Amino acid sequence: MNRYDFRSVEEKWQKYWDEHGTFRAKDDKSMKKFYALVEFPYPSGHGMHVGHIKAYSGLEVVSRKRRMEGYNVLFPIGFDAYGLPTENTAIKDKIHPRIVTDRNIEKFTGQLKKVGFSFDWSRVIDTTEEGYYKWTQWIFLKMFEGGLVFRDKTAVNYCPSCKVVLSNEDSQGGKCDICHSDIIRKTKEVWYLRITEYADKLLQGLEEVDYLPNVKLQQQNWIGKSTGAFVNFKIKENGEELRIYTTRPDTLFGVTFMVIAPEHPIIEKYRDSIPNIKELDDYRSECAKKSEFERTQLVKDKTGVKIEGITAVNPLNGKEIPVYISDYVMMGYGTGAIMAVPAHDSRDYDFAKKFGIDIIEVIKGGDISKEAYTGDGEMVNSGDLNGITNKKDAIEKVIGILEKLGCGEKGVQYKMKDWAFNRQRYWGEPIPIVHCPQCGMVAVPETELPLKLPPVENYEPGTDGESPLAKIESFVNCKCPKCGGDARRETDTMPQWAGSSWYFLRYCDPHNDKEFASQEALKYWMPVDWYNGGMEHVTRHMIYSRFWHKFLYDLGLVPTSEPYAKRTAQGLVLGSDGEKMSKSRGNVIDPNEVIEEYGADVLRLYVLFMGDYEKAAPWSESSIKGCKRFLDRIWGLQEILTDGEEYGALRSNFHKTIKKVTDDIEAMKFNTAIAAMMALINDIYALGSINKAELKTLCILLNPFAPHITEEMYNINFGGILNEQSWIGYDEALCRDETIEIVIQVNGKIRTKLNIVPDSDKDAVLEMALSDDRVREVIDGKNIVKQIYVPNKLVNIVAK
RNA sequence: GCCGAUGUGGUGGAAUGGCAGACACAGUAGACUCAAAAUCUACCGCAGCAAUGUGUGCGGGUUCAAGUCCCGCCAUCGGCACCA
Repeated sequence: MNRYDFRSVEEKWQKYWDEHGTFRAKDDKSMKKFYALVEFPYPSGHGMHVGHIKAYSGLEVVSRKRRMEGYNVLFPIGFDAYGLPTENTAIKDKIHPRIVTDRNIEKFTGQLKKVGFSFDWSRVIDTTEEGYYKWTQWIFLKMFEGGLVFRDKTAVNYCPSCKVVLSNEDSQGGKCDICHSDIIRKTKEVWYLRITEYADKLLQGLEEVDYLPNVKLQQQNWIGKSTGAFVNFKIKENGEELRIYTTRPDTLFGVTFMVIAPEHPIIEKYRDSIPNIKELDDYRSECAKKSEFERTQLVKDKTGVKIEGITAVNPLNGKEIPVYISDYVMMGYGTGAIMAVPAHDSRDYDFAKKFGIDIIEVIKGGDISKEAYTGDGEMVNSGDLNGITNKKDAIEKVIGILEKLGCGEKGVQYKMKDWAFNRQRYWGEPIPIVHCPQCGMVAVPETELPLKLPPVENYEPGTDGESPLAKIESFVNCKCPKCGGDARRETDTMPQWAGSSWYFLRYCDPHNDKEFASQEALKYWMPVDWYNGGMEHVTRHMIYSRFWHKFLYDLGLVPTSEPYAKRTAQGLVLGSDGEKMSKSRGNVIDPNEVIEEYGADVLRLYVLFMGDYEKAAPWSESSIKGCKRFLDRIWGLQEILTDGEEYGALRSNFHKTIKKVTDDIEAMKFNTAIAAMMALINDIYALGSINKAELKTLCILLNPFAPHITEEMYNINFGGILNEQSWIGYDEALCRDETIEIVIQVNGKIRTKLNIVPDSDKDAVLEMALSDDRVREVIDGKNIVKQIYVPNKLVNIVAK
């Protein structure tokens, strides 16, 4: 037998699959469907990363198995190609981003095909193609019509390096998601999508989907629902109402001061009646200068200024309380004002200590001379609430009182903010809106979509957060679609996440030029049955796309309320030093080089064998050799091949392995599935032969993991194409051996082992155990207190 | 600070409360070879010649039996972070 030449074999089958469209989803809508989705890559200039290989290999295995199980499988791939890195390359190398994108997509396509992934290449999508972004713009306009798009001038997250405004999701931790620079606050009028309107639906929807617990949790935390109450405090001097949000209305009697955010509008409104307005202004401008980093990292030291000439009145007891401004209260959450209860909130406590404000205990149980007490306890100093010991009861009662007084009510708040939906850059979908001096913001008519990106000389962003499109007069100047008068086009483009917010819908019907996808196709394919991707997308892409999908669902344009029925996530591939792969650390593994040296099958096998799929695992140059040896041994089986249509001596072994591999693939326990096949191979070699029936089974079992070598072996020994075969079944009854070894323990310690027939009678086994020399020796002179028999597992004799 | 996850040989990692270390890497010895690579065979947690003892981050507990369950710590990683 020749040595296995992976180069020619892999090339041969990749060509075959490509030419025959082997993995195209079928048109047959009578078949049961399976829609497997992996996160489409951003085609960067660096080419693919081993992380991509691991990310796609999981559902690749599942998809290949599903096809053999008779499903009509949709396993698509595409390119999320709008984005800053491409644009930056274009600027640096003075090439049009279109050319850069096409070049990168070509590179990625070549690499993906070299791995032998069973994607449906007839459905490739590219978010930057006119036929695609036409519908991205179309959905945006539907949102515009639906009142979910608005412009607002507020403090935004701005990346000074990328020169773009970022959403909250894109500036997590105060860092730019693209270049990791510190972001700054900047007041600017930008576009928003009203995702908060869907906050509750996004939260509710999590109850009906099968996501990894951690994925659900992160989304819940990100949405950040809290329940509490709004309370209106009268301002003594002018009768104005200062409205606050609190989750602890039960502590209302403990309020000793109030705090408003530096940006709170009440200051502007009454600045003339505030004697220390200069001091306030100084503090406010100081806060405005602070970066996000300073504002969040220097949390320990509370700063603030008391507002003179403004006194609030507690609606429950009429007590007069001072009002401060401080940057520990944010304008963007709740009402931008809080009631401060230092006895029962640690931040208020710190502030009160620093400014010498009273601390009044209203809940017993802590020592408020030392720290704030946030636990439960009996209410004191609280008028009608005194004596209540249950927080829930106290909250209910207070809200009742507030409602009766007409100065407060129940309330709900979300941490999630509206989605800042814009980039001041070239390489993105133009926002299809026209600003008309007469009509205001007007949608570009549907017939004019796609609103194409105009050719430009220079992609450099403007210095003051202006899009390069703003410099192109021919693009900017237009007629208002409504009144026909002179108008100006919007010049911001959409953020990176727009195109990926609905791509899973386009895959269902990628060449449709009448609709974003036909209802027929959507009804058949949606929802995505299984979506796998990275944890880093859980609070960005996942939330955004669920939002778009739910919006389309409300319009009756998609058949399911949730896009993804199931979501899993792969762990990172770390460098061999155990650190995250990065160019600066020099620990990056190039998948191309691995394929060159070992072949695609080895690479696929190794990324799945290296550890628990969901956990991070370090790359090991030497461990990968184990996978190489395994495949060489698989190939070598052909040398010890005998005839035979039935399983031989290893029958139960085969049944067990089929069961193990079948179950483990579903549970994404690919590492143990591979280990089981390795163990079986070891047994076969120990036995010295394999017959045809057994080899056929092995080819099928291993095919999803190592498709090239198995396709070749199948073709040589049996003829035909493996992909057209059925997944192999097993017989539960035959998974058992004829005799099994059980453990005999005395007082929990193993003393001997016995071979018994499965499901032997308890008494018979106990008798065997007790008559064993070794056992008798240990229990000699002791009383048997207890005898435990776990069928087919062990006997434990307790003797004293 | 809050939330979550993880902690097992020299290494990556296996173990529905029931033989800890499957499978693999590395290592040791041997076979083949002029030699090397490749391949094959055997060994391979620690202590001990052995019988045996001991061992899953640390300290308790439940149980006939704990890596697994409970309580309290420690460490590492991830997410959120002045969210009222």
